[in-house]
Amino acid sequence: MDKPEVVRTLREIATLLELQEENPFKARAYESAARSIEGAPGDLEALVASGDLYKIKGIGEGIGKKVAELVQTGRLGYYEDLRANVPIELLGLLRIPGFGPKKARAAWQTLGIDEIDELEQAARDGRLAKLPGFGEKTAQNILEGIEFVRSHGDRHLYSEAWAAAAPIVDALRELKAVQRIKVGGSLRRRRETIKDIDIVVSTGKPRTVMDRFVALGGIERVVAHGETKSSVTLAGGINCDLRCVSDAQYPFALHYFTGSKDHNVAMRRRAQGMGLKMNEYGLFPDGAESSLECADEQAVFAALQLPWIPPELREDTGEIEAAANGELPALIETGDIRGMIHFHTTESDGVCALEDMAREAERLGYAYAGVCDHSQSAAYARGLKPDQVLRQREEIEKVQKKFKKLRLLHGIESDILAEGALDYPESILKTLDFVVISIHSRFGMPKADMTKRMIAAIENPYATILGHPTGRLLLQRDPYELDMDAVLEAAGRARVALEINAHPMRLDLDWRECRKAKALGCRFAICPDAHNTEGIADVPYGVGVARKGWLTREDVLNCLTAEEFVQWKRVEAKPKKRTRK
DNA sequence: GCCGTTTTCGGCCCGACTGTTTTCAGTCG
Repeated sequence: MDKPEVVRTLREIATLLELQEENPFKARAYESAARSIEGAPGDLEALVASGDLYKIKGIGEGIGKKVAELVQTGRLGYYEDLRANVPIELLGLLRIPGFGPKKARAAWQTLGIDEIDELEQAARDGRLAKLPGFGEKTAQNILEGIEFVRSHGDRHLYSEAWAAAAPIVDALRELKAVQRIKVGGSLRRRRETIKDIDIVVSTGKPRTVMDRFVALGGIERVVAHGETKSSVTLAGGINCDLRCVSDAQYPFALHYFTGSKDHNVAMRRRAQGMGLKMNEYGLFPDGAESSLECADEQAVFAALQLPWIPPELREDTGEIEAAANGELPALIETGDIRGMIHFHTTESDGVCALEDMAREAERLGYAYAGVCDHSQSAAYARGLKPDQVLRQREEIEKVQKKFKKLRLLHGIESDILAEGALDYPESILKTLDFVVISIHSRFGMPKADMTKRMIAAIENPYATILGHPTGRLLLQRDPYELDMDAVLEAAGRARVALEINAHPMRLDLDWRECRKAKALGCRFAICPDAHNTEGIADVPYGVGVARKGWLTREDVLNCLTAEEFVQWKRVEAKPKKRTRK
C-alpha cells in the first residue's frame, strides 16, 4: 500500500474512533500521524524497512506497527474491525456541515439513520429535533447542510479529476491504435470543480481503443460501451467519457468537447456569419458535404480568422472578440513565477522544517521563498508569539547560509482580528519582509461588518497580500458574506496584492473576480499555502486560476525578483494621499 | 495513542460560536 492510501486509512480510523466515542485524543493521535506521514519526505516502504518510521513525530509503538502492516500486507485487521462496527455510509454523512461525529452517532444509534435520505426525512418529520441535544434549529441547519452537500455532490476538485484522468490518458496513449489523445471538457479549461472527465482520441480502430478503455483498472461501472462514445464511472465516483473520432475530425472534436457550451455557441455563430457550419466533426462551407481540412486546433481557429484561444479562456466572456481584435493577453505560465510565497513550517502548523521547505523550493527552481507561519491568535494552528517571530528571523538567517541560489524571505500570515486589526504590534510587523493578512475566525459576521473588517485590515500599511480573499473551501464551505467589489477597490487603492491561493481546495481568489480586480488596479500573488514539501507543487493550480482570470506575468507580484517583491509596496505606495470614500 | 528540561503518567490547541440548555455539548478552524 502506498503513502496516500495509508494516510487515507489513518484518517478514516480517526473518524471511526470519533464515531465510536473512543478517547478523543486517540482519534487525534491517528489524525496527527496521518499528517506527519503525509508530509514526511521519502518512500514509505523504505521508512518502514529502515525503522526510520518511528523517528517521525507522532508515530509510536501502536501506530507504527499498524502502518508497517498496511505497507507490507496492504491490510489492517484493526481497521477492518472498526469498519465492521460502524456502517460505512455514516462516514459520508459527516460531510454535512454542522453534523459531526457526536450527532451522527446519536442519530444512528437512536433512529438507525445511516443514510442521507433517512436523515432528511427525520429532520423534516420532527424525529430529529426530539433527540436530546438536538432541537428545531439544529434540524433546520441539518436540512440546509444536506442541501449544500447535494448541490455539490456530483462535482469533484480539479486536482482529483486530473489525478484520475492522467493514468487513463497514459494507458491509452500506449496503444498503437491511438493517434492523438487529449483531455477536453472543463478539465482542460481548468475549472475549479469538475463534473466529469472528457477524453478525445483520434484513431482508425475505435473498437480496439474502446475495448481497452472499459477494461482499464479502477473502473467501477461501465455505463456505455460504443464505437464513438464510451462512458464509465471510476472508483472515486467520477464519470469519464471517451470519444473516438478519425484523425481528420480530431481538431474539431477536441475543440467541441473542450467547450464551454457558451463558447461553442458563439463560435458557431461566428462560423455561420462566414458561411460555415460548425460541429464536432468539422467545418462545412454552406451546402458542402465535406469539411475544410484543419490539421490541428490552431487551424480550426485560423479558419475562422482567429488566433488560437487558450482553453482556459473559453468561457464566452469576450475571448472571441478579444482574439478577433488581437487583444488576447499573453497568459502567465508556471515558469514565470520566481518566488514561492506563503508556506508554513513546523513552527506553526506545517509538518516540514524551514530548511526542507527551502530545499524543495530551490529544487523546483524558485529564486526566493517566503515563509508565512500563522500568527498568535491562530491558536489551533500553534500561531507564533511575538518572541517566536523574532526567533524565526534568526533561524532564517541561519538557514539562509546553507543556500546560495535561493533567498529566504520572512513573512507571516497574520490573522485579521474581529475589528480588522492585525495580530501583532507595529514593532513586530516592521521586522517582516511582507505580511499576508487572512481571516481564520468569525466567518459568520454580517456582510457589512465583514467588509468593514476586511477593508480596515487592507488599509494597514504593513499589509502586503490579502490571503484567500473569499475564504471558501471548494465543495465544503461557501465564501463568507462580503462586498467583494468594495474589498477589491480597497485593495487596489491601498496596494495590497490579492492572493490566488493555489491549494486545490481553495483556488481563491476566484478566477471570475480576477479581471474585475485587475481593472481596479489590483495585483496578485500566486501562493501554494504549502504545509509540507509536496504542497509546493500546488502552484500550477493557482497559475490555472490566474490564466482563467486573463492575467499576465506583469500582474503577479511573485514574478518579480526578490528585491522588487520586497520593495513593491514600500517604493510605489508613497505618492498620493489616500482618499476615502 | 503519543509524548517527555514539570518524563513512564497525565496531559494532549484552544477559543468562538451556536443552539441547547439552565451551565454546557458539539462543531469548527
